[in-house]
Amino acid sequence: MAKTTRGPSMHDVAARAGVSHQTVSRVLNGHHSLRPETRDRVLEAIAALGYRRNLAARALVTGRTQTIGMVGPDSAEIGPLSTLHAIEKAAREAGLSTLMTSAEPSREQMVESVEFMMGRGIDALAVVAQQVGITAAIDELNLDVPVVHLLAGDQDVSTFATVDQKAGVRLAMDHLRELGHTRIQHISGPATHGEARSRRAAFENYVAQAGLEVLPVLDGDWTSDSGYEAGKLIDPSATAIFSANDQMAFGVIHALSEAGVRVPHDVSLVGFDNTAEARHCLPPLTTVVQDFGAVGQAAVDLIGGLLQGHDVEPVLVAPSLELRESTAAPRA
Amino acid sequence: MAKTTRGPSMHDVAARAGVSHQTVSRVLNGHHSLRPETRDRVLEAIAALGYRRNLAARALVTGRTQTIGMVGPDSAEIGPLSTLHAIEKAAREAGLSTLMTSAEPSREQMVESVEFMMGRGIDALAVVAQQVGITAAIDELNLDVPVVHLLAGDQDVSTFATVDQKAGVRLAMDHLRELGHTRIQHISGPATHGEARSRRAAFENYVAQAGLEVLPVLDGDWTSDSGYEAGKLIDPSATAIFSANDQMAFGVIHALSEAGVRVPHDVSLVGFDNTAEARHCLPPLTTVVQDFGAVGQAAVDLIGGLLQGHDVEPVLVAPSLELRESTAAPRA
DNA sequence: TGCTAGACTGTGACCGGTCCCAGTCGGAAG
DNA sequence: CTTCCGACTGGGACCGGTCACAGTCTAGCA
Repeated sequence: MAKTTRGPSMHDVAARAGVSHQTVSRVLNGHHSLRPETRDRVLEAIAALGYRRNLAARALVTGRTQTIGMVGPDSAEIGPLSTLHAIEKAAREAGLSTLMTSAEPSREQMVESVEFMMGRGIDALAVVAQQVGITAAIDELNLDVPVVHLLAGDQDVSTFATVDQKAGVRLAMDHLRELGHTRIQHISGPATHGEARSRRAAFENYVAQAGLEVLPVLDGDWTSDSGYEAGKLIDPSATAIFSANDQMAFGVIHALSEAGVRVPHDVSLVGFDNTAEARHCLPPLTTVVQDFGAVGQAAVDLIGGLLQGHDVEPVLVAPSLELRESTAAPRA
Repeated sequence: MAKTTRGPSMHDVAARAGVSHQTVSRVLNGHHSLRPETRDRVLEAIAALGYRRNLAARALVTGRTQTIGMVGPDSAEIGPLSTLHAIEKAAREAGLSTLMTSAEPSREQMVESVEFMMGRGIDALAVVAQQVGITAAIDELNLDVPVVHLLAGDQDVSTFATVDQKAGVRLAMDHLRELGHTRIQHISGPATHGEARSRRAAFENYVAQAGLEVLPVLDGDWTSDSGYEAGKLIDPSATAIFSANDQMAFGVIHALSEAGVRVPHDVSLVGFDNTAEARHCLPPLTTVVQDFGAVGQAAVDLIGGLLQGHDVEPVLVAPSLELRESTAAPRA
């Protein structure tokens, strides 16, 4: 195989435009003191030669790689993945690239991923982790780059961008209550996940404040399998179920259907996430929508601010509710 | 904000170990002519100083970035995403990092993504695209790095790693035929997708060779919405449906259920992909399983071979069939 | 006219590695 | 005893940018 062919360098461009390499650099970096004619000549030379700035050289001298690192989960969950996508897109629009690593949600794996990226050189870090404690573990590393947390449930960390979980729960519960439900059961995500804890806490608060009936919370782990199991344990007196995510809601429907319980005729069901399938399960699922694109964009904005040394405010993105056919007024 | 603190350099290590920077480099690169004692002294110095090799400097002189670029789709489809994950994982284990970009499945966006990554410097490119024509478009760019295609339907390209679509279709069809079905209808993915075309072609071949009844193919676009629409058009004489993916199968179930048609009592249904939900839709879906992890690993292996200048063979990963409850013998 | 600020451009050091070349040293071969 | 070779090590150029600094030239002002 041929040796890597090196493209033209700044010197080549400079030679063709009849200027010094430094002037080329100035054109590239948008320096103001440049005769338009000179700039044009340089630009013409760049175009003619197909010149592309060598980022390794740039990184070597500036100490910045124009790259933001991302750690995401190993799984194919819709929320984290959409968020990673959104970050990537927003970053690229800002001229930054993204180095992605996925990691099992263990402290060790996460830290290893981060170390790997620090070794490659990144200017900032975006952590897309739902596990409680991950944020703390990463803060302990005392990285010398800005860190932004996404989807973090424990929002005591300084810098994060995430969907407002409390507001999402309120949307779902307001909807059920307006329909007339007072006996609402919650199926929670794993207690190890910050989001699951947030939703559960918000649910319990809501129930207490609204004076609703208190029914035991069923523990799930996000998977439809666990939803299926939880579905078998639904309290017969419950008239509505609020599942902490859509996947589990699917499992619940499966279990209920096997037990001859009809949704929404016998019991109403609300999910969380608005996955692609939510629209076509039976019945189509009413669910809370999270705008992951906005979260990703917010994260990149935060990073941009931090890189310029500004103080930044955490961002909470507002959720919305998608009404479908899995909710109705209670039968009684 | 503090200036980026530069870590220790090779010179610092060399000074501490009482050798030259060149010797340090040799230790790092595993040169053989080194006194063990010298090596140990250097390693000790590296550990003591927490030295990490600067990859920008390395890239500058070698012209290699130790990074492989990936273009993936903009959407959250399970197949491509799992594949990207798998590549990332395999790459990291091989000491490479991955630069990910997502792109709308248009020629322009894809090319733009690739250009972006070439500008950042990548040693190889993995294309996770399903669109027909993308491979050609990228080949036309005449990149001077090795390119591997994944999930590409048009397998006339030289280097690819993908699941054997034909074998997957055969698994599904053999299963249906063994149950006794002869009137099988296919719901295809979009004709713009290579995989959809492969599956459809394999289906039609199978029908012809096995002498099965020929029923019109219904056109879908991967979404459960389109499956829902197709579900309304199912031929009443069909006893089984082979959907080109799971999402569409969900839509089909939705439509059939509205029409009072029961799966599998009245009609059998097979999907493709084994999404997380397939296990818990009603009824749980029999579907073809693709091992995306294997595909990703194979891609990295291919890239490794290409980078060393070897000739490599394309890889076809064998699929399997997950039997669930959506298939049964025809009623008649 | 002389002086100066500001616009514009060039020169050379430097970032931190790798590569090429050359050097030292001990033991084996002639 | 010389010669040669291989093991081991060091010196310096170089990759392609950015930075600090210094120059040239023009216009404005006293």
